[in-house]
Amino acid sequence: MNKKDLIGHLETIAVYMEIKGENPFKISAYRKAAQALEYDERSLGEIDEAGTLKGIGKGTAALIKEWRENNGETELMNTLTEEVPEGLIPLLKLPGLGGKKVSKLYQELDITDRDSLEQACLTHEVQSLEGFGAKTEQKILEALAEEGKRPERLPIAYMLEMAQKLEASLETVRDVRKYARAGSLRRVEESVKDLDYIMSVKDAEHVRKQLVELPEVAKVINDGTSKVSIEIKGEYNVQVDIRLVEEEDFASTLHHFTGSKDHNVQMRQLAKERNEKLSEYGIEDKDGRKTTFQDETEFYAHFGLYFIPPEARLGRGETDTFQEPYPYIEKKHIRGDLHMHTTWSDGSLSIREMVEEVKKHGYEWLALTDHSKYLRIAHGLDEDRIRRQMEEIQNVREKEKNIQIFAGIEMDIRPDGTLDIDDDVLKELDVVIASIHSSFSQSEKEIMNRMEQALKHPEVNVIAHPTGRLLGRRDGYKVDLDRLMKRAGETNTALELNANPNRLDLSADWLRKAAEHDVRIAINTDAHNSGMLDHMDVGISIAKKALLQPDQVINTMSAEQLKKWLQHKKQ
DNA sequence: GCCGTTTTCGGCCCGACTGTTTTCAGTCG
Repeated sequence: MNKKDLIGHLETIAVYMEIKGENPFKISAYRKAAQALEYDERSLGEIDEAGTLKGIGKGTAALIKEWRENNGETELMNTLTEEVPEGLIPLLKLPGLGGKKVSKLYQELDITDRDSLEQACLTHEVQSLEGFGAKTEQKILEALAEEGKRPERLPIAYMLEMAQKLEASLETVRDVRKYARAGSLRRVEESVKDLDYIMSVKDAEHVRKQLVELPEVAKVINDGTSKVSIEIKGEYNVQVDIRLVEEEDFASTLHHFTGSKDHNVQMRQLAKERNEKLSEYGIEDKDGRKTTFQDETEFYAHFGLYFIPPEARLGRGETDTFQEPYPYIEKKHIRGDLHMHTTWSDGSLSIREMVEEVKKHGYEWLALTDHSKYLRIAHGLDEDRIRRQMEEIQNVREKEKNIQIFAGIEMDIRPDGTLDIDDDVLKELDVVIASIHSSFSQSEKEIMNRMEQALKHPEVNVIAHPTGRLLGRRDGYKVDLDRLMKRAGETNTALELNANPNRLDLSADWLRKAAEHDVRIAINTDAHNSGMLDHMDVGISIAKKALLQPDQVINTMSAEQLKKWLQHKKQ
């Protein structure tokens, strides 16, 4: 019985109520209550009175009390499940079907699940219903056939790749003034449903024609005057929504379609308080006079706010935070990259080549951190090869006066909790990153024992990819992150934000917590080739989402400061 | 169902698109 179960309970109530045709505001009240619980950092045990949370009133507070006392059951939910067949719930996910339509299908045609829906479509009973038609029926059949073929949302790593490919094509479209990413891609969410773009055009008609004829288009979904939706080909096909706007509306539209939805709701409330109406086209005062903006900075300034980075537009209080200038971390603060691999283990560039690539990023320093010997598959380094690598690093150092090179290792924490490299060698290295690459299925106790051995070791500076997750593929090992953060704070060990978009480990939510524990964060690309060094941008985005400040991130230190910090634990 | 320094009642974000209609409801983001 945890908070997640309760949140699920409230959300399920909302879903059932949609089919029952309840007042939409009542339905959204249950969703808001679920959200209030989700955004509260405390566990359920720590929340005494749920009714004190904004968005939870008397009614829901009583329901939560009942839920707690009744082992996760409530009278309301029991009634709802009696009244609404369970098989209707998944039908809400089919595109084009909402509560009203599903309810009608149930009441008029006795449809209770996907099979009876399919039957009714095949016998054309559906198209005879009021408000339905032949097209609706056909679309339902198509949706049923497509169902389950692709996950609803895809991992950001996949979507970034799709976006980059598409953008190469968008560059060739004529009569476009400029375009920008919007939506969850621009907010750099961990998973993304579809790709959104805002495009300022000289000739909308001409641009539309070119867009629907791009070579990667699999299907045109809709083709309106201000919005073109296409599906592009890939391992999974992806929907792309492109809004075509006039130059003067670009900033407002970009803001609107960057979202998040919750952020927009908060912004519209601010507008309303000022007797203005906010929409994608900008701001209208009560006399219908429209204000437009050069850019989003101007847009926010209109509301007395400082620019809120897209990643942090979550509807979680940022419209309060940014009433004052907030010193969030940015690319310009980053002075080095602390985690990368060369041909000495499983990287694809030599030391010299890697250093050349890193220099292109304008950093002051870098750390080379190949794998250690336990990771045989990656040709990890033993003590002897570490010493030889240090010699080569020294040779490169002597020729490289413009960038400081730290010698490091990404050392395995073995399954029994012992560390993979002898202490006397660790002492000679500048940077030691410790990480888990094996026995992922161990119990939390065993995993935490391994973490503990690394944390308390005086030579270990950073714990890499603390949860071991791979987005969309693997959950990671059972780590008690609260405990890990507490101990990282006590031992002055940094935790990694692995910037690889397949990992994003730690997540933004845990980074916020780490900051509360006063834990230092290392934004690491874990680069195995030159292109992966660019993942620093993704890492910075996640750090922005967590509203990390420069002094919480060790990449912002100068080489001298970092040297000092690396020594600090040993004293 | 929630909320309130104009309010304890009457609002609750806003607009586009589709498919159904023949002026609009439902869905979606």
